[in-house]
Amino acid sequence: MPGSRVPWGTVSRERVIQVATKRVRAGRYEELTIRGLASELGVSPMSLYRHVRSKDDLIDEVVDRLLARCWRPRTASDDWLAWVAEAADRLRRFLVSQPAALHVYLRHPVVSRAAIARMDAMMEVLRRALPDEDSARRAYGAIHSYTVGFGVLQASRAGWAPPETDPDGLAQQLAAYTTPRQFGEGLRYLLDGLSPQALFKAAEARVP
Amino acid sequence: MPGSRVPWGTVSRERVIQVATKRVRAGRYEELTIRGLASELGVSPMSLYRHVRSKDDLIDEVVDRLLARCWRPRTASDDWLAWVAEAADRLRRFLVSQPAALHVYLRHPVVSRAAIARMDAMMEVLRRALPDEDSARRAYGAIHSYTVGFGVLQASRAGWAPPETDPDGLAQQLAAYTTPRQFGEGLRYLLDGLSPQALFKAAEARVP
DNA sequence: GCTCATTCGCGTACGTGTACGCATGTCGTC
DNA sequence: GACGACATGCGTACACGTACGCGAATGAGC
Repeated sequence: MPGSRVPWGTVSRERVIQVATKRVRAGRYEELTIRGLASELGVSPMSLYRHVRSKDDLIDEVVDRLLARCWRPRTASDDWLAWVAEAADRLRRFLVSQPAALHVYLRHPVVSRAAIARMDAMMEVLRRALPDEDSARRAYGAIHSYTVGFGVLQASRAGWAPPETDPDGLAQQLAAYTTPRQFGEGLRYLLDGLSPQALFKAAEARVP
Repeated sequence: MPGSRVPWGTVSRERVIQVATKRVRAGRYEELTIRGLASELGVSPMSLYRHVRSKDDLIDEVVDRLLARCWRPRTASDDWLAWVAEAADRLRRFLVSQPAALHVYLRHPVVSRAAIARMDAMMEVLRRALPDEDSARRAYGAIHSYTVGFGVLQASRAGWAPPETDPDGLAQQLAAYTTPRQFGEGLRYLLDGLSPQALFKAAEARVP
C-alpha cells in the first residue's frame, strides 16, 4: 500500500501557522520541530515545505501574530512620554517572555505587518512631540535600540545559572541591572535626553 | 587496520581554540563546524569533545580572545564622556563585525575574562563621574543595553536584502536609524540624561 | 614490572533542518 | 473526456551537533 498518502489539501500555510502558534503560546517553543508539527498535522515533514519557505519563515509569521496582540499601549497617546514608555515596556516584555520573538528580532530587521504598524504608531507620537521628522527618527532609533538591547540582556539572564564559582557575587551584580525597574530608569535617562527638544517644540508652538 | 588512530595528545583545548579563532578572524564563522575543525586537526569529530564542552563553549572562548584585543579605548579616561562613548562604540563595532560575538552576547550574559575586565574598567570610570555606586550601576546597565541593542539591530540589517517589494522605501527608513552616526547620537541622549547627576557630583565635590 | 585508575581518540547512532526529485492530484483548454 | 501545466504530498539523502560507550594509551603506587 504505497498509496497511504494523506488526502489532497490536508495541510495549508494557515494550518501550519496555527498549529505552530498554538505551541509557542503554550511556551513550547524550544521543542518546536518541523517533524513534530508534521506529525501533529498527520503529514510527512517535507510536506510543510510546500507552504512555508523554512522554519525561520514560519517563526516570523508566528511572532508577527503574537506581536499584533500585545504591542499597543493602553495609555492615551497625548501624554507622549507615558505612551512611549509603555510601548517600549510592552516590547521588552514580549521579547523576554517569548524566546521565539527574541530569535526573530536577532536574525533580521522585523518588518512584519504588526511591527510596521507599531513603528508607524510610535513615529506618529514622536513626530507630534519633537521638532522635526529627523529628530523623531533619531529618537525612534535610540528608543528601539535600547529596548531590544535590554530585552536581549534580560532574556539571556533568565534561565541562566551562574558558573559554579561566583567570585564577588558577580551574578548578583549582573542581575542588578537587568530588572524591569532598571529598564524604566534607563529609559528615563534616554527620554530626559530627548525632552529638551520636545520643550523646544512646545515653546516654538507658542511663538509661531 | 583498525589502528589508524592518531598519536596520543594530538589535540588539546588550546589547539582547538586556536584553529577555531583563526577561522573566525578570517570571517569564516558561518562555516565553522565541529566536523570541519576536526578534519583540519586531523582527528575524528568526537575527539574535540574531550577538550571542549560543546560548540558554544568553544565559541565563548574564541570570542573572549577577540574581545580582549579590541575593547580598550585609546581616549584618556579622565574625560569620562569621551571614554565611555569610545568604549561603547568599540563594543558595537565588535558585535557588528563578528557574528560569533553576537551569537555569544545573545545566548547568555557574558562573564568571560575580557568581558569582566571591560565591565570593571567602565564601572571605575562611572564611579568617578557619578555620585554613588548605585548611579554608576544604573548608568552601566543603560549604556550596555543600548550598545548591545544597537549592535544587534545594525548587525541584523547588514547582509540583509529587503523583501522584493519595498513600499515607501521602508528599507531606507530602517537603514536611517542603524548607522554608526545614529549610534553616537542616541548614546548622547543617554549620556545627556546622565550628565545632570555628574554635574551634581562635581558641585558636591566643591562643597564637601 | 604489574596493576589499576584515569585520560584520550573514536565508532556508532540519534534527532535536527532541508535539497532534490518522483508520483499523484487538480484544473484549464480543447 | 483528453491532455498538458501546475500544485501538492512524500521518500530519500545529506550535513549538522552530540550522547554513549569501547578500547587503547598513560601515569601512580607498589
